[in-house]
Amino acid sequence: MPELPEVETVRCGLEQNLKNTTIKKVTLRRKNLRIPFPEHFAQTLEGQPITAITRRAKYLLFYVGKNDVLIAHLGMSGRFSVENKRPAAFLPHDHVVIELTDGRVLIYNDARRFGLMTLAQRNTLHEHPLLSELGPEPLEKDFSAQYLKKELLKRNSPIKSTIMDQQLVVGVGNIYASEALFLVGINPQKSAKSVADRNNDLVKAIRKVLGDAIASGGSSLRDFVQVSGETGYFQHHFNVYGRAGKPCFKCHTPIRSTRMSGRSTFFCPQCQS
DNA sequence: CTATCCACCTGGCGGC
DNA sequence: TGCCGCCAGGTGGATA
Repeated sequence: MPELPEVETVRCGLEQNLKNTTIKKVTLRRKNLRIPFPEHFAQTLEGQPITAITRRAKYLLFYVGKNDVLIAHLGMSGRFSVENKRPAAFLPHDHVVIELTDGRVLIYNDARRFGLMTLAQRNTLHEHPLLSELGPEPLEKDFSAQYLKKELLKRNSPIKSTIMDQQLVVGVGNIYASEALFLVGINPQKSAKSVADRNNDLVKAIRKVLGDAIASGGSSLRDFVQVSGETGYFQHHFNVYGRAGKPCFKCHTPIRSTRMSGRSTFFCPQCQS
């Protein structure tokens, strides 16, 4: 489900709903997601206030009390919802139930269980193995044209997989990779080093596609919903993703789809060379 | 080291 | 209607 814009949209909804609430009771309805829950997961969180909810890459970070951080990842199918009271019955795949002292309930549902939740300490958060190897945030200054050029020159892999590499830059997934490359007019199969001189345009395109998607509340394919239950709108702005055989909006050439390292990839054979 | 493949899961959809 | 194969927004470990 979620690339950076969807995770940011969820973060925003969680922040509005949960900031300065206190956790009363945590129920794990199974023992693991993609990885096991830490042993004292519930016990650590219970009784503590949620003071902030931030995001690093596609990870949500719930700051809890003075020292603890709940790290959550939505994987492909994870969703958070906030209910006004404990539901009479749970849905299939409601794996984590977090009851708040004000009576509301935060539920994490994840059919495929590619998501995860774990705990970290605030003062060593960025040293946590899940976070320590991540590249720069695409919307921040350290993702610069100069940085990108230097990294692209080191790599022989196709540019599409390169911009999806979370060590190079975080947050770009399969949809926005295709969309960003359409904006710059680069064929996804070209090697990273061969397009290193397009660094400036690439930075701009990645920022634009992610920024515009955040402004639209993310993209809703299949099952992405915001915490409020609303869907995002950015799927209506896709230029290439999911449009195989349909005319390019710029030149009317049919959009082509292919598979690159197991992922569906879309591009305009005319506009992207 | 780098680059590619595949497994991890479930559900939804189209085709027969 | 029912079954089957294929597909899905991510990640990391295995393999060459």
